[in-house]
Amino acid sequence: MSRLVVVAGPTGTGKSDLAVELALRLDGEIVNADSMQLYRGMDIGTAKLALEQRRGVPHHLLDVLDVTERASVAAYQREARAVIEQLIATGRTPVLVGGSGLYIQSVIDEIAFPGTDPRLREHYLQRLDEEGADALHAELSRVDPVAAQHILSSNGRRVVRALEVVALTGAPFSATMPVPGAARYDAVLLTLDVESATLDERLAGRVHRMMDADFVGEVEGLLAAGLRDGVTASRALGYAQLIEARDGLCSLEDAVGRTISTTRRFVRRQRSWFRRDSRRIDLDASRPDLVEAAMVAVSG
RNA sequence: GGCCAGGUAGCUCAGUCGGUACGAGCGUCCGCCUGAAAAGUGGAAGGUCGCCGGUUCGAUCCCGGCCCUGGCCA
Repeated sequence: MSRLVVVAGPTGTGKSDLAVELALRLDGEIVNADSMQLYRGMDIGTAKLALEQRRGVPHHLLDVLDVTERASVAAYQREARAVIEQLIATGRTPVLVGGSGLYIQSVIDEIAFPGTDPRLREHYLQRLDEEGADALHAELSRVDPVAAQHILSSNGRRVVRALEVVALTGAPFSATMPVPGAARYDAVLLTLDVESATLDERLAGRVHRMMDADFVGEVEGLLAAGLRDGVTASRALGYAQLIEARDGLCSLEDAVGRTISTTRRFVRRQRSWFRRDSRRIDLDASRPDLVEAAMVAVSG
């Protein structure tokens, strides 16, 4: 019976390469857990592995969305679990790899996402715009005091979702994440990381290399394909900044600089997300025997 | 060499009509996170206010000198 192998950690630590290597050794296949690599055409900016780098290992949930489509954890959870269960059923080892913490958690933990209703959502989003987050939060306090207590009044997005869920289901919204318990699929959670200063430096270099690889051209092409209408995709790191530069809101140089600093910020957030998960097995990505260490952890 | 502007938090800059710096943005650090999660959000730490001396009960703010930076003139 094969178990799920998860390769997580901040961006730029070499998760994708390690995952391919593990898949080769474990007779496995890759399941993407990166919210932005879901998008077709977002290759350079998301540092997606090129075909030859995948070394013949099948990759699932990669290039499955159009940039105009909206990504969602709930849909991801459904699809990822379906693929994983299918792989396990056929005796293959699923290797879940990516830096989107919530996506990974949605797969290995018991999180049930209540439904959504576009019209309700639109209604509250509009009110958020007109009345402000505080007003909506006050309303949430009346309908669901517990949720209101957990959600800060300044966090408009979460207030809107809570109100949507309450209106839709008539039940209170759980405003806290479930505590990680036993992982589904007997998952092993490997968390890669690299010493901060080194990773920061490496990421800056990576952004410059993306520019050399015609990242601007990629964005141009995606804009023609409707990137601007993509609520999720247009907010991706690097893409958002290059769009601003293109719109003349800042210089290209400025956009690159801000992409680098925002990426750094993102890495910090990723760390704080994975840090609290006590099931994780930390691996220093710079150790020479990384693959062997990972294999030991997986079979342990 | 002369004139002008400026030297305040790691960075860019506010501010104090002399009374223990209301500082801000960015950065840093630590958190939160249930259908946009590469998104969204909260908090904390950080300053001998260029240096030396003077005036004053008291100076980052006034006076003198010096150093540094930028600009203009020669």
